[in-house]
Amino acid sequence: MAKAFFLIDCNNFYVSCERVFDPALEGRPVIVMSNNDGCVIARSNEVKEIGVRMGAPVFECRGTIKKHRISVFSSNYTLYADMSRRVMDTLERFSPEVEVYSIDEAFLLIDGSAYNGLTEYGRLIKNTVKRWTGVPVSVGIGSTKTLAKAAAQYAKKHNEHNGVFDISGHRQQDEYMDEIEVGDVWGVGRRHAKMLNENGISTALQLRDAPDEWVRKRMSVAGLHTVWELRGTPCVSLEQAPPPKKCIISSRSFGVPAETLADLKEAVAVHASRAAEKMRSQRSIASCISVFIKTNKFSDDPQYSNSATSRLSVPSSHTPELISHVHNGLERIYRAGYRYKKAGVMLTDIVPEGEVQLNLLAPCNSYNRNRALMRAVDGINARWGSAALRYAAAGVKQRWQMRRSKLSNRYTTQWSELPVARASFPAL
DNA sequence: TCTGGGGTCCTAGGACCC
DNA sequence: TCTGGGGTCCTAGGACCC
Repeated sequence: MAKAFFLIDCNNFYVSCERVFDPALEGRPVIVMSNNDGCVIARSNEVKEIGVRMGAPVFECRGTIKKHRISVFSSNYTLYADMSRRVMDTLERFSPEVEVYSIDEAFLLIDGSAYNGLTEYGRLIKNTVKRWTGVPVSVGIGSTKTLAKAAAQYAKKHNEHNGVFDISGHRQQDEYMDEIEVGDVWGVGRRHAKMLNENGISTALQLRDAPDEWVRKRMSVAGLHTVWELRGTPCVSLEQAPPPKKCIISSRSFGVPAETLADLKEAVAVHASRAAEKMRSQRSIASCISVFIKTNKFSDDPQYSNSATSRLSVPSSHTPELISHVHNGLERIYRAGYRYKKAGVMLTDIVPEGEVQLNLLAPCNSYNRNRALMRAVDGINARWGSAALRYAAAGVKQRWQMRRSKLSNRYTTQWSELPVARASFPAL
């Protein structure tokens, strides 16, 4: 056997992170909410069994939460990001070829001939991650990424495999694939699943055997690649270094609706500085920046949403400059009398820092000074926390801040919030 | 009262040019 | 009554992912 793809998928990742630092949550129903405590975005197995939907609005689940005494947490991304890093660091030990696919998933490419049994190796990975980080994972193994994903999916649903499953290593591969719903296949979303079902294709096996022409017509080339991958022909390769982002967005819903221009100006200044910071961290600059505002589409209030785009004469990643652009844009689109729910900033036309076309008329030393300033700000914030140095335009009170009423501690990244170990020793 | 945030790619259709 | 053909580029919208 040549190379095999492993998909390592953290089980109910955010819930598992909370459980690591509060073991009393083990075996109990737990939910983690989205930003602003709005939706359910992570559920323990117990909660899945109760039937709480992924993405369900939390206020609709109040009854169920109370009835089943479900523990509820606000998203603690500082904690999850750090736990993710620990998991990924652990995985690096098992293969030189690792792709961090998302905060809770990674693909590994493993040389099959080097190991006795791939499934054995998968178990070793699973056990090590659990022991070193406390996070439980599932491992799917297959000859393509899509098959590895399907295998992990299968492992999660069928306990007898103990969370590790090699789908390509089985002679009865067809039978397994016939048990996987087509909507659970990586690359098949809700719309396509519905369309496929209406055309008599309901399992991964049936999709694999569908005619190329038909798939191409109904699901475009992306769908065709999925089908080929199901047949064992790799179309999606491992990407070890993520390509730089082509577009960077920062946006948030408000904890309470914002109505004044002053409040919105604060919010978009925060977004501009967050987006610019992300962009500088990948050493890029943008020549286009947009700002958008919108009202709450779920409410009966009058609706309004709009955006304004500014094209920069010279690409930039200088926060004060970007803030002034979004403030200009905001003033153009702001209408009084609406209750705004969300605002954000989007950077596009992003190019690597080194490829700037300097404007002949712009003084070069101001460019260098600006860069040095931003580097200093980023350095301080990296060291002392993102709130250490802020822009006055971002305001101080920030009345529109998001709700996070059930936040756990930043156990691993903040000295004052470290977990406390208690032990009692017998008297000597 | 309360409904997340951040990305990518593909395609169709319009604008524009010769 | 008659209204080319072909190419490129851009954008909006739709689909997908986590």
